[in-house]
Formats: sequence, C-alpha cells, structure tokens
Amino acid sequence: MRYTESTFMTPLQKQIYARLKTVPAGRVTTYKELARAVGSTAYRAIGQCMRNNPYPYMSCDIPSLRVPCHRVVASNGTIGGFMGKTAGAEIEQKISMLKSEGVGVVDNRIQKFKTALYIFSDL
DNA sequence: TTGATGACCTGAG
DNA sequence: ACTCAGGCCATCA
Repeated sequence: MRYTESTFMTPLQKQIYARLKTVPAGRVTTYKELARAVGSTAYRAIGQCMRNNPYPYMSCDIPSLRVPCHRVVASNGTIGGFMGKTAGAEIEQKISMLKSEGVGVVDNRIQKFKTALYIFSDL
C-alpha cells in the first residue's frame, strides 16, 4: 500500500489537482499545459500525479473531491495513458468517458484538438 | 544519499 | 506523418 494512495498528497499533486479541477467537461488539457500552469517542466512527474490520482471519477462520487484525470491528454493530441496503462481496455474507457462529455476521439486522437484544449489563463 | 521509475516531451532521421 | 533515443523531474525504496 503506497501512502500516496491513501490521504497524503505531495506538493505537486495538490497544485496539479487544483488546476485540473478547473477544466470543464467537454474540454481537455495536457500534461505539458498543467506543468506550465504551475511554472514547471516536470512532465513525467505530472504523469505520476495522474497515475496516483486518489479520486478518479469512476471510484469517487463526491464532486468536491473528484479529479478529472481522464481529461488530461498528451500534448501532441493523442490520448495518452490511463490507470497505469498506455493501451488496452483502460484506454478505451478513457476514450468513452471523453466521448460522453462531448470530446471527439478518432484513432486515439482528439478531434479539433486546438479548440478542445483548455488553456489556463490566470498566469 | 543513490539509483530506479514513469498516464511525458522533443528533436532528429 | 511516424518512430525512437535521450532528456527531465518529482518520488520512492
């Protein structure tokens, strides 16, 4: 049992989750954009934060706590990973979640990526 | 403290 | 347009 899966959160997790919660349904953000929003270039470390997400939509029904990590995609417009995997059933679930929110996904790519991408403006 | 690990990014071919 | 080796950084054992 890793402590990051229980209650403690690292400083980076707190910052990233807070930002991510402001991304509305129907839009997406990227690991890179999240990094920019917190003044960092720790792309891979942010991937870690997503992997360690304690409150993903599918297993948390408390709105104030839920972290929409399925809305985080790769900066090149491809889907990226989900639940520790980069392919397979987990990715299909991420895609269907995005589609249900109105985000088009074809062949592992976000459609109209430029407009679907949510930009953090308060910098 | 050192080395290992990833839901990444970038540049070169 | 696609692949891939290298680079990066916070975290963890």
